[in-house]
Amino acid sequence: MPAITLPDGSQRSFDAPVTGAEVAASIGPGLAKAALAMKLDGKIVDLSTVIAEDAKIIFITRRDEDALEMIRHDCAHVLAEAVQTLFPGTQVTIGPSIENGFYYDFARNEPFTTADFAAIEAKMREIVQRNSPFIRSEQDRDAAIAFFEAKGERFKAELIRDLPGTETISFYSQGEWLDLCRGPHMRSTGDIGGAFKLMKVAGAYWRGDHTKPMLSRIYGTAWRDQKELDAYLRMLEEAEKRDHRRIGKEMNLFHLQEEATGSVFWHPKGWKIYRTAEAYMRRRLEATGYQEVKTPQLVDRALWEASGHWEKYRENMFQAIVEDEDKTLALKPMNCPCHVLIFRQGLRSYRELPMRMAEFGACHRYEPSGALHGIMRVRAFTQDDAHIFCTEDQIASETVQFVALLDSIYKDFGFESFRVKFSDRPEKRAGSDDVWDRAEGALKEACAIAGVDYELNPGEGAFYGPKLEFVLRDAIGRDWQCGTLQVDFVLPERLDAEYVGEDGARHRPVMLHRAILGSFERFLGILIEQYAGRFPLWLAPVQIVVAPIVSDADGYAEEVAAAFKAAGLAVTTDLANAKIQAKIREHSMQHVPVIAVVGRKEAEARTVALRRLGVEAQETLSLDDAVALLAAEAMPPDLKRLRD
RNA sequence: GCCGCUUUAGCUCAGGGGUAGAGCAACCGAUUCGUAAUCGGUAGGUCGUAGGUUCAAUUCCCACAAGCGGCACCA
Repeated sequence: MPAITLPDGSQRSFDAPVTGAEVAASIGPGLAKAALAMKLDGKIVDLSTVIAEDAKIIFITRRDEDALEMIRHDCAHVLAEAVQTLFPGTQVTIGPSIENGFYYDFARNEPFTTADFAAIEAKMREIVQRNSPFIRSEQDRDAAIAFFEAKGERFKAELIRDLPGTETISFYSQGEWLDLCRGPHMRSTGDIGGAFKLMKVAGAYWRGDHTKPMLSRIYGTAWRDQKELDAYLRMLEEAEKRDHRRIGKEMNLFHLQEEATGSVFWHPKGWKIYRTAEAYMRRRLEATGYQEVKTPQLVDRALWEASGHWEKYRENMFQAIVEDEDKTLALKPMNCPCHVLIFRQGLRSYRELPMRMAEFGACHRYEPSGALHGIMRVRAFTQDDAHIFCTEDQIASETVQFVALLDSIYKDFGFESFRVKFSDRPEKRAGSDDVWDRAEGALKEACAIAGVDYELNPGEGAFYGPKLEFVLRDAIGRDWQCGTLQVDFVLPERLDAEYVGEDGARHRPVMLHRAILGSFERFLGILIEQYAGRFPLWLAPVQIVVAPIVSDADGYAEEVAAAFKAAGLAVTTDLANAKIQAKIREHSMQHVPVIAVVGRKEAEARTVALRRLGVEAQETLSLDDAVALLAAEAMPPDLKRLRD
């Protein structure tokens, strides 16, 4: 006889097994109406689930966050029914809820287009209106397979065939329509409400496998009410305005063009930001005991063969053939083998370890055309790369130091938080299991010491070793790996790096591959989006515009600009024959952090009126004070710390 | 690479089988003005590239390229 404990601690006993719906009804009609599903001992289940034993339950209503996932999953089912009703012959596959919405993958010769959305969405609303209860049923495995095969649903049949034998095969129906589904679902299609919208179509491989057929995927978004949906759509619009490709064009930072697909043409202002970031990184690395090097772009394939890259990544490498020479050179896709070559010059001593070798290394990779994305994913990029040659014992302390450096640098660039993923051994890999055990163990231990919380990313390590990935998110909600730390026992072996130990014998060093920004291109892309183009003063490509109100003040404006320039500030003048309002608007839209306005009064008094981006209030200072103030403010964060 | 969509002036976009249009920007002129658009004028395009259909293609068809959205990939 089940005794049911509610969230407030109260208990209710029943003489016989009851459904969640019955429990809710026994508590009150309000709850009976509001409850969509329940958490039974922590697991979300249908309200129709029969409770036979003592349990803790929490009812889920529209107000709960958990309701979102159910609304989205239910929406996917409704989408599938709508599509099969409107487009007979379309096969269903899978349709999960995802962040912000849901999708459903369909198999159909003719892929869907957004032109189909109006009809599909209308049909979906009809199904929601119909308010059909979701009814769960279970079936015998073979019967289920036969059922779907008879309907011509070969993808569903395949899914069932691949389910573990122990798994119950459950179905959910809504009206006449039925789908294989683990559940749970809400009570009926009406519980979905109206706050959903179809968003986009896309191709997607069956089971995420590029050797399998391409399905037609429809994405939708769904929320608890119209207000949430509207807020989400507004957020997407705002995100679009921050897109680095758009801001890059608006602020004239860079461009991309067909003649050099996947390579960035940096314009003066974009390059200024790049150089500021690079100079900052160089100071941080030098202060942390790194030595900077520079290695060749073109390297003989023999080196890539020795390192193992030729075998695994040849199709992704740009090759340079010179007619007169019987040699194949490749543009380096990474810097590590070259760094090993520097390490191998001369006999190394254990006293030199850890050796931290840094390079702003320009690399080229022939990325698949579909992977290119603005300046975030390109074919030519520069890594803030470094390799730390160390002993196995030093992995932990080097990792701890690295994480501290990365954390400090991300904060200086305005990123307060980031995600860390731990990627362990992939299926295709070099090195023995024993070596992998040690490498993964050392990295895990280092994370524990450094206090790094990570999520496990199984099987996603590099072929030569496990890695930590430091992930930042762009304006559109896409995650990008920026920083990385990879433990490598393999490459030193392959390229025969060694040092003389305390014992006088030769030993293999361990290599830690590490980057903080990852690639400058990607990082600057994310930085543009992070600030929506409104860079802090130290990073802004144009820090100050001096704008005279009348042409009588032009001479003084030039003088003011010269004074700022002498203090190392990036300043321009705007002597255009335009009203001050127009100048303010123009430079505000260009996200210039400070506009120094000078009119007759200022010229007379030798002052400037400073107007900060987006702030109407102005402060009038003497020219000398203004220069001192802004010069101090524009100091990069690391130098500021040194000064203070 | 795969599926779909897109490509027209520097930018944002409209148009459409009879060789193109707007706004902003640019240039010229007037205006000298106190904190997010002063007014007027001028100029600007092989309609992504290459084929095909047609009396005629920027428009229709095919191929390719690049971009966009996903998927796959990401040393």
